[in-house]
Amino acid sequence: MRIKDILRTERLGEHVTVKGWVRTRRNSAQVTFVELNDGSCMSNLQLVFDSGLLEGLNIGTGTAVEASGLLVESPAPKQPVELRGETLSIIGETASDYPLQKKRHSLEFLRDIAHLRPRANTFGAVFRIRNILAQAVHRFFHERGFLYLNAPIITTSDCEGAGEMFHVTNFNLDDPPRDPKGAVAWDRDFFGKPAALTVSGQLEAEIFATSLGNCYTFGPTFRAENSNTSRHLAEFWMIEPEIAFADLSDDMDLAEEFIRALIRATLDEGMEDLEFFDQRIQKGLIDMLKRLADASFTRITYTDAIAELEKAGDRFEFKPYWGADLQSEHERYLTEEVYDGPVFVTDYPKDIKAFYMRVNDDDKTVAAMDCLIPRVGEIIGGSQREERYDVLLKRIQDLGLVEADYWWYLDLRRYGSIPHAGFGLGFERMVQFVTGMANIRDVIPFPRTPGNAAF
RNA sequence: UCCGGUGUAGCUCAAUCGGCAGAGCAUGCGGCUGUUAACCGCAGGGUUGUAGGUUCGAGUCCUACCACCGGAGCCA
Repeated sequence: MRIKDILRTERLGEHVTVKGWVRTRRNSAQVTFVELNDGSCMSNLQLVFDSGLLEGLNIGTGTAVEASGLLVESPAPKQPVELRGETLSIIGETASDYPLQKKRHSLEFLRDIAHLRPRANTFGAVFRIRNILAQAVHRFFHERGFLYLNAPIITTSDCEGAGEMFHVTNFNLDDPPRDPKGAVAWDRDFFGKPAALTVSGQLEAEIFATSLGNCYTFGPTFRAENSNTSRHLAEFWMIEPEIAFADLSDDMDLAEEFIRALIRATLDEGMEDLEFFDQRIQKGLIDMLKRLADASFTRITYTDAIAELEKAGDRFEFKPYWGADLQSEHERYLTEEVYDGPVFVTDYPKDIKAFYMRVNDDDKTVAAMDCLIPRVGEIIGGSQREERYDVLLKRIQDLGLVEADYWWYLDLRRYGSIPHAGFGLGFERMVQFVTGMANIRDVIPFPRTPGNAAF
């Protein structure tokens, strides 16, 4: 049986067999205590043996064992039940240089041993919560009739424009084919043109939203930026819903409901792990999540946000003014101090936003929205898409983009164009938010960052 | 990429003004009547991130580089 099921059902008086890894061992001449963990939950199962029974067995921290015995009420207060052990056999011994101790390790050290860190309490909890969230994402959209779309990972469209891209080629880079002038002959590469890893599935999602209706993507995303922060990865997972016959307000309604659903799933299914995070990682975490599970999020226009920031202008390193993008310090002030919770900032100046965002009637702003949350910052970026052919074409031209590259994107506006909207939610940032983990590298199994792709 | 900080035993950290490199945990051995990061005793364990430099003498001061952390930019 798995330890989670044993503890949940409290089968006192039953004989059970468990398999797992030894977390710690304490022994006296008479009695030996072995704490066993099998990853099914945070709690260990305490095994109690007559010391004579374990004579000669090397069962240090990390050893894989199988044990059986009688489940009894524990006389000590720290655990409700324990296993009065009758047999114990070693499945896999552990060398004496096993790096994980029962003491607390630094997250930086554990990151260097990513093949072992899921065996540490913190990371077991992180990845169980991450799993709950991933399942909840699909459940949320499935219950609402959204179509799950697998957007391509390799792309040849250079109109994504969301950042530096990783190139994909099967050329021998020491000696690539060249044309008569000596330039690399990309037309002879695998896809007949330069290709790269996707930076967003949004444009493909728009194709499906304007044919099959509401849909979403949930897949890996790649950015080759030289970003070195606690909230950026070169490979991360993003959820991008795209909704048909919808405007920006519908988009925010969806985003808000989505985040609340994810928080509720975590509270419903991950409470034992949340208690660990609340106690060890971020005090007050559970209260905050409970508060947000039912709260509606603040919505404020960019213009009003600037006015709010100007009132506190002296405290900022960078003075806020209309037309400038919000600095991190501005975003943190809004979400952490003014509203103390998630905030949607909407209707940004069009000059600082992407070409595909719908131009508002004032012709100065676009129907964009960013959702800011405490500690993490921007967790969602979204917009209503420009569905008017003429307006979109003018935006492409004004920004100096190559019209021909966008032929199929423009086609969607020529054939039965509809208002539609969507957003991207950074999955790891969501995991950070509900666990309180400070560094994004600690909420993805194997982080990829500049200079690091180990394991 | 920019600014700031840190780098000492397997891990977490001390080391005063430039003057004998230490502790706890982990590991090994022994002890201990039910432990809870168990406890008690003993033992082994070091190219002080790397390469130079100053000095009678450098973990400590100087230069360069590397790694990590925090903040910024880019964004999700």
